[in-house]
Amino acid sequence: MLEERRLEVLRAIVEDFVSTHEPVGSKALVERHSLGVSPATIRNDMAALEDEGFITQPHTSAGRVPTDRGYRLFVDRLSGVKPLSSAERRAIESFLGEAVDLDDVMQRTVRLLAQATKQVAMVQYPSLTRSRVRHIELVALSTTRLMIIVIADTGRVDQRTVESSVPVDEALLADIRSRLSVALVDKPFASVGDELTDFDQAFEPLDRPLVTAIIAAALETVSERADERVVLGGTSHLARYQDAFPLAIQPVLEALEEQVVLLRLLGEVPTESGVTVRIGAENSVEGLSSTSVVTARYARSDQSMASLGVVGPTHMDYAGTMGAVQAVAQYVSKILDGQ
Amino acid sequence: MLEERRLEVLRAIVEDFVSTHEPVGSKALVERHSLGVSPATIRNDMAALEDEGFITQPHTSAGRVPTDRGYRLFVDRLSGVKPLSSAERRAIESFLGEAVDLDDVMQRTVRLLAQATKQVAMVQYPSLTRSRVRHIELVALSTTRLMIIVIADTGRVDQRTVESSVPVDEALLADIRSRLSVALVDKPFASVGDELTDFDQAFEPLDRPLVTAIIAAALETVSERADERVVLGGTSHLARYQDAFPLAIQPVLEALEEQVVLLRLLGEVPTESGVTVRIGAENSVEGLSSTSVVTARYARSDQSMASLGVVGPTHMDYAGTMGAVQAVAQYVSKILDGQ
DNA sequence: CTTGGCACTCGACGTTGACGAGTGCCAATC
DNA sequence: GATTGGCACTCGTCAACGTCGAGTGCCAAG
Repeated sequence: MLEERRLEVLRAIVEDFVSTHEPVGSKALVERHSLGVSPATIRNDMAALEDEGFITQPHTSAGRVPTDRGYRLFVDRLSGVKPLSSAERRAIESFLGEAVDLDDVMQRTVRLLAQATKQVAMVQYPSLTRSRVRHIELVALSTTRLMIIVIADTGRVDQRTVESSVPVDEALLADIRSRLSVALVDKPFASVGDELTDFDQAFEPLDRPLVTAIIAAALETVSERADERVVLGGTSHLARYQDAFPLAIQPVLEALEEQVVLLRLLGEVPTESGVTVRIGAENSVEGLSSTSVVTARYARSDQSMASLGVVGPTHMDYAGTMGAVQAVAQYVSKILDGQ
Repeated sequence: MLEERRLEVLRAIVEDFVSTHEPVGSKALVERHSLGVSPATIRNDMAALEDEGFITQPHTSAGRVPTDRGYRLFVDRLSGVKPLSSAERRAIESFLGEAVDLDDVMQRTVRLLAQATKQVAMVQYPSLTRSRVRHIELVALSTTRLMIIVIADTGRVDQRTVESSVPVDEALLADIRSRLSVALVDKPFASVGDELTDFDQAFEPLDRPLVTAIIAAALETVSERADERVVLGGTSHLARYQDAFPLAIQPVLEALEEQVVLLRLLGEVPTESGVTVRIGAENSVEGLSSTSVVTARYARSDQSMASLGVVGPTHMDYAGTMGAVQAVAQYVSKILDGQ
């Protein structure tokens, strides 16, 4: 009974604080929730919760505010994941369904996520590590400039330009092209390096510098990890908090401009499935210590591929946000499967 | 003498206000600039400038602040374009020189511009309207999914997936591919539509649905205007102004999230060469009425291609910003030529 | 364990008054 | 006619002050 009501009090505090953004006092609490006890009792519970580090007072004689630890408990034990309404689900599905290519899927996803959560959204490109080479193309842009294009079975296309010091003959190009195709098509990206060892030995010594350059470019395209790209959206939602709380938006915006940081945020997700929440200082990125990050993995079929998520203030609507992130992740997986 | 000194006063006001962000009074003005007259004289000039609408007082008995019109005059007649130092120029050149492909050039440019101006930067992708088809490729991703890839002579690559209702035979694919190549290679993008009229007549009626779908996809890739893509960077610089002036950042961030808006900002640039400045309400975008936009066109060789620029508060360092924008535009042009 | 009462704390808010930066106007001066 | 010093006036900023009220902790009684 004791322990239980205390948790109930914590839940009430978190909920009220999330909706009002103001410290919540004992009296207001009993008025807005039917707790069946008096403010004084609540005060005792609050004192206990404060001792345990779940809530804190901004200053003496103010209401209480949840701490990171408080939110953590709330997320772990008190809050569910609020499923989206079927109307929302339908909207997501149809919006994502209209995407014409991978870039478009990513774009739409990030917009969707930002709009659904009213927060900053980020979406990582799907990983290529398990991709295979579907097609390889070599094109002359001018006599001394080539372009190599690698198409993955996931539909991703990657290109590199190669400069040649001498004019390139079309016959030679055709030769390289066909040999490259034979060597690489249907091979997994990871093995491209091995497949190309000694590749240049088949050519005239005179042509080898060019071949070597092409090989280098090919290796670059396959080793350029696609999943190191992250798209971001909805940053304007940050501005809504400018007058609120210790959240200065400058460092947050700065952090979010760094791809590396975004990758860390998305990468720290444990392999387990479901939605992950990192609260305040739990996410190791400097400048984001007063924000929470909600992420989920999405995948084509069963292979785990990449993550998406949102960044918002620690006092966010966790249930709703988690629901939206989860739903979007599911639909993206579905769309990618379908394509 | 009269008119001349008044302009000098306006210049001084703009310069002081830009550096301090505080209304500037007559006394402070004579102290900080060697104008050779007394504060009282300045006050008379100020009154005149105010009558003409170049400056205004936030409230009685405060200093003066330039109006949009004041900035306009300043930019048109009083401010030069501050060239970058040679160290800066070298830094730009080497940073841009490292770019590996078009996407990379755009990325680097936007970063550079944001960093050099300490403002929000935007860079439009080069226009494709004058591009020609360099190569066209058709690849089977699975038995019922194809991908069509169009490579422009500018180095841009565009792809689309095509679904087929029936399994596609490799021989048919090869046939379509070679006919497409014959029909399109070296043709300008603009004429692709014409070239493909009746293209499907060469095929068996049974195969026509597929061919039609492919044609549609091809048309999409060439008509998807590449220059409708804009990359954005440096948004965190906006936050520096959060405590300053009537510039609420939320609407600005919102406006900048809309590609359409960015395109309008960049598109309104007159065809004349050089740097363009639009001040405050001069740029027709709602939400940006307290910002100025500095843009320049960049081009491969002589053909005018696209624009880049920055968005900042009206009280920005125009000379420096214009210098940076101009320099970056020049170097991007150069890099694109070289590539 | 719960509850009502009570004294206490402390931030929010409005008032007040001193201060000073800045102005406009005017008469005197060059 | 332009410039200048003087002067009264305006008005925002800031600090000090007092009031108000929300909220607390503690305690004794139920």
